[in-house]
Amino acid sequence: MHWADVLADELLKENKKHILATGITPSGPIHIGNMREILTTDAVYRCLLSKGGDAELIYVADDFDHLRKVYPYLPNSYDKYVGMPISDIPCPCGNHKSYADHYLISFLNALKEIGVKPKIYRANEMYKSGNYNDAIQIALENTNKIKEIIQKISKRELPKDWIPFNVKCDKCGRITSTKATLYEYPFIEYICDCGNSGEVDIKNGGVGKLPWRVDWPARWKMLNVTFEPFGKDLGTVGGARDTGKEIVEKIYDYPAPKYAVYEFIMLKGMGAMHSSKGTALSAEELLNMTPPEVLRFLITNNQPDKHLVFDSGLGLLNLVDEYDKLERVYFEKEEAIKGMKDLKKTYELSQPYDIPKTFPFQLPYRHLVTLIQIGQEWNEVKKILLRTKQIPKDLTKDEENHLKQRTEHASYWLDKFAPDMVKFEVKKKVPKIDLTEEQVKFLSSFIKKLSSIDWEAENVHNAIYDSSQKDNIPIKTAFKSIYQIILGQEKGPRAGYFLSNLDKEFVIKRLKEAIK
RNA sequence: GGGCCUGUAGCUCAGCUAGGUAGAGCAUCUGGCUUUUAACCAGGUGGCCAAGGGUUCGAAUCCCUUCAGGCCCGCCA
Repeated sequence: MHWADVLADELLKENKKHILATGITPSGPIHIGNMREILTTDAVYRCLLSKGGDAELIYVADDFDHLRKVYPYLPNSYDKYVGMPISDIPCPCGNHKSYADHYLISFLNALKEIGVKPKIYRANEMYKSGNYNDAIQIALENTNKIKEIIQKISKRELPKDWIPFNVKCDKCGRITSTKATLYEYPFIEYICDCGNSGEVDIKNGGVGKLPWRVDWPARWKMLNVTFEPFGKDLGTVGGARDTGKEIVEKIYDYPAPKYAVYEFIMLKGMGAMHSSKGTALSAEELLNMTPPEVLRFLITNNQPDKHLVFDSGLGLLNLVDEYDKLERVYFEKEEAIKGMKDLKKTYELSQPYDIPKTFPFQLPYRHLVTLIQIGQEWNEVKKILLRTKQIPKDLTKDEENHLKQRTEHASYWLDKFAPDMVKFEVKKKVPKIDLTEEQVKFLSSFIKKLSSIDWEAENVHNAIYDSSQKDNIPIKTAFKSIYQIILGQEKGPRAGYFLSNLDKEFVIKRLKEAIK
């Protein structure tokens, strides 16, 4: 059984409405690992629905969380915002409502592309509108119990005057620098490091925030959460999950949600980029270079507790190939290989939107990577494909959109991540090269040969061999000459296919110019 | 110190949530092909499933122990 079905069955033992939650703090570019959280939850959600369960998928953005420090990608001037809720901080680019929105919006757009449609909650709105008020009051009334729970389970010593609430200073706006001096419902008196002191009324929303270890369980109760996965960093003994379970059950009188712990996604082949420079692969980049169904496949094909290595180099092409193979097996165009597990479910869960009813037209992704370097954009690529009869004339709109989308991903990948060995550029003019006598001889026969053939890959391929043999020129030299003249480099894609994808007249004209 | 994951062919891994003949890709070898962006086609070689014990008619698969590696936690969230 597929892992998502196993989790769904577990939930279905309780016959009630299930709220499946994901929560990510938009304090920086949304990370590749966060993709796993949302796709893991979505997979369970879909399984629940397909089994007839009543379920809702929600996403809580904790945008009331405070800025921890000035991250490397922020200007130094952000120093003054450290400690303030990220929804109160101005947007780094100036085009969004707040710092939080800046990162949140791009993530929400990404969700659309991978076909995840959760109900969105924003913590800052929940606090400000007063949704949290009851939870805050209950927490404050149970300060000692909560303190004991946290100290016992996390083995951490809390300050004597600790209360489960961080007041936001009404002068400097920070929630990290205040200290409560007196609580008498509904008022909290506080002093702040900035020199300010004052009093807040917790019946007014947004005057402060529950600390994380209390905020999380309070949210479970408030939103009736029944399932929420989290990364292995939170799953540790004595961590927020452990204290949260105790707090939600003892203080908020609500059963702790079921969960799954997921492993992190590592990056491969990026060398300096992720470790030394401290720049991680953002969800946005991940999505720009990976077709959405392939990204979903990466997650659904692996158990959550399995650590994944994402290879943004040539490995990405293999991943796409693997997905395409799964698709062929799903539609019975190919035999399944032994050990292919839950292939039907995996394929279905990999679809961002509707599951295709018939086998979608496939074009090898590697070939697309070559074509997009000849055609630059989809319309050009499409012309080539039609001319060379590599796609049928009656391609459906969906199939065309799918191919188009894939060329866009391939294109982004080529720009940002592809190794040089797969890159080339059809030069606008004849590159400056000194051709040997041998090469000129070969090219002359080759041009003649080309003029008389039908412009098809195999014919072109044969023409290369015929011409090189005729004058007894090494085949390596023949290939090299062609690549030099068209691409300005010594190697290139399989020559016959490659040339046949270019315009015949263009090729002949270019070759003639080169030997002039 | 604690937790999670991993250990299967030379390499990367699937198979473990159905206990029932050990699987793929790459590499290698053979044959074919007028070698071209990790070429293609057909076939072959290759494994004491980390080690030891247990459960079972039967274990890569379930349980226990040991060894080895990776990651996370032991600031804050």
